[in-house]
Amino acid sequence: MTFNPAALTQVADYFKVLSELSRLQVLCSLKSGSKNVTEIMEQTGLGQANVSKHLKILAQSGIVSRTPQGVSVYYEIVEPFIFDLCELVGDRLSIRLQEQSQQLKQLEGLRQSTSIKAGTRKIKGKTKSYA
Amino acid sequence: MTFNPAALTQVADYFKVLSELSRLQVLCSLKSGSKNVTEIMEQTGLGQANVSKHLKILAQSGIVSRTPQGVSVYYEIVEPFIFDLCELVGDRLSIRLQEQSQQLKQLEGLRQSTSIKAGTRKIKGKTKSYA
DNA sequence: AGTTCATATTGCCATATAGTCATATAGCTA
DNA sequence: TAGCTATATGACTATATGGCAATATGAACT
Repeated sequence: MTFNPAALTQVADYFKVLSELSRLQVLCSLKSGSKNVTEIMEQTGLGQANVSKHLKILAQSGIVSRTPQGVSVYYEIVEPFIFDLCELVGDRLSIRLQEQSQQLKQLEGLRQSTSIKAGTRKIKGKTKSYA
Repeated sequence: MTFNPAALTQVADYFKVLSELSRLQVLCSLKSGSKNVTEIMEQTGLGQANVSKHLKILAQSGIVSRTPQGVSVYYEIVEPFIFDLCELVGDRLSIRLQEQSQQLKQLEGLRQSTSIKAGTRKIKGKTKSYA
């Protein structure tokens, strides 16, 4: 795993499957349970051919299963693991936002304190006072 | 997170950054610590322009930091979280392989037992013996 | 200033792929 | 069989992007 190009390629490919908004939408619509193509289309607003293609990719990558049933075809999540991944990433992203706003607050605070002290600033390691 | 298109888009974009072999290679080469572009080139075998581009993407996505130092520029992982993601996916993939070989064995076993016992087989729920 | 080295950027080409339309396939039903 | 519906597939366009070569930028040194 540490550097094996073959393994890395597989990991990259797995991420690639999850790196498209439409496919994530399809997966989310399947989160509540097995659905056929028409239902997925309705829930996601994607075109029919488009949904079929994405489902094919998802099935080939082993994330969903395909079971024809009469004239329609039902798809189902077989690797709920992907939702864990999505959640982890989502959490990380929201943590980022939180940290950013935190830093903004700190900057704001700094700006105030310096403007209050107004007149001392570090230059080249020495504290130089001016005006 | 459940269906918010904006959040989903961000998640997809995050996965997209990780969905390229070259970028994963760059990240892996940074796993052992801060490196400059030349060092990354040497370790990954990627071209210079290529490495620069990938590093730009990684920096913009907030995964690595960029610190010029003299004439060279050092990059460093700021989100080790990505390695957790990669490991999770890698583990999942190897579990798959394991399950597949397991199933192959079972099929193999079935084939053998049927040919060895040669004469009993379940048909429509009943055990029927023949010859 | 001019040279050299490390990195960034630009232009170009080849490839991949999302989306759409049209068509094919396949299972129902009359 | 014919017709209908659901899904899959093929053709096509537009777009994105990885890689490469050439060039630009920028820092250090003489």
